[in-house]
Amino acid sequence: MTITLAQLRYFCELADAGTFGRAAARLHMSQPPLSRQIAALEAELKTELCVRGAKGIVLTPAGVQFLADARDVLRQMARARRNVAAARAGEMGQLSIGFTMCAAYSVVPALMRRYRDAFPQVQLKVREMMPVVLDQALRSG
Amino acid sequence: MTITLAQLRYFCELADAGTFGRAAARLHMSQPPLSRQIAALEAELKTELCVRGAKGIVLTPAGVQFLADARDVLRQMARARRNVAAARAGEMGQLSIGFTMCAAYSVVPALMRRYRDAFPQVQLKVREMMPVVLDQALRSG
DNA sequence: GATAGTTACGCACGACGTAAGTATA
DNA sequence: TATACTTACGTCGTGCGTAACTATC
Repeated sequence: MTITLAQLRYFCELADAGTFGRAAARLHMSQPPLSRQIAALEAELKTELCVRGAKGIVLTPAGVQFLADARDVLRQMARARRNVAAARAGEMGQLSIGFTMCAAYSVVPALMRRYRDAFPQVQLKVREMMPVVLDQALRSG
Repeated sequence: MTITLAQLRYFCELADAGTFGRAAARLHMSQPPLSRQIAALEAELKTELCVRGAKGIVLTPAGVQFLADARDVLRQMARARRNVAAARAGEMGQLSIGFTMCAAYSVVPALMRRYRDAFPQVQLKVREMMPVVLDQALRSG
């Protein structure tokens, strides 16, 4: 009914390996499930992706096209995971914030409370400065 | 254990809807499975993607980042499906091929056989021509 | 007859829905 | 107390593996 990321991985591995048997071995599974998943993928796409022969498989033009796209999807997925890991790292550690007197009693406390609620791992360092000094401090970290 | 495309769809819909209840309704499912799948996604990423409150959810920075990436993945997946449909269309219909005498008995028959084996839906039209005429015929279709 | 792929069958994990529980404004 | 989300539990679908079958060189 719907394509899965596993099916994309299976297809890419199959294209690399050249035969169902080798691909299944690389994927640490047996041939029958792999065969079924590729068949399901082709059924979902209503398109043959490879031609089965006695000496292995050959990709159809549609298969070649889909191989490139499937790799893109998997690459993008990997990128998403890396980005999340990076974002998680960014939410930890120390966040230094400077502000000026005119904002001290109006917006700062509310912002701090909301931020601490959302990201308790972050250590907030808050300091009041003169505008010119603040600008310089921000540039230097 | 592994992220699924369904989880990406769920998360995108949740970010759009703002609450689990509305997102579940849009996805034609009940809240509990949606809640579990989002929890599973966060567990897999080892990162909180949104903060649950009494009035709905708010994305964390990591959640905002992942939302953009998840949408990219789903877009790329849709593109892959369209490309396959286009490739399938390209494999049907008629393929006209011209060739010159010197190739007639060597490579052409083998190529034809292999092509017909792979793509039986394509109707092959093969014709022998003089080089100059062939060039002109190719340009005109 | 050996190699490659598919179909048959049984099991187990995972997803969903209903119902009950928990928390916050 | 009302709204929003989570946990509990039972059912059903789907994926996997082993074994048997089919086809091609």
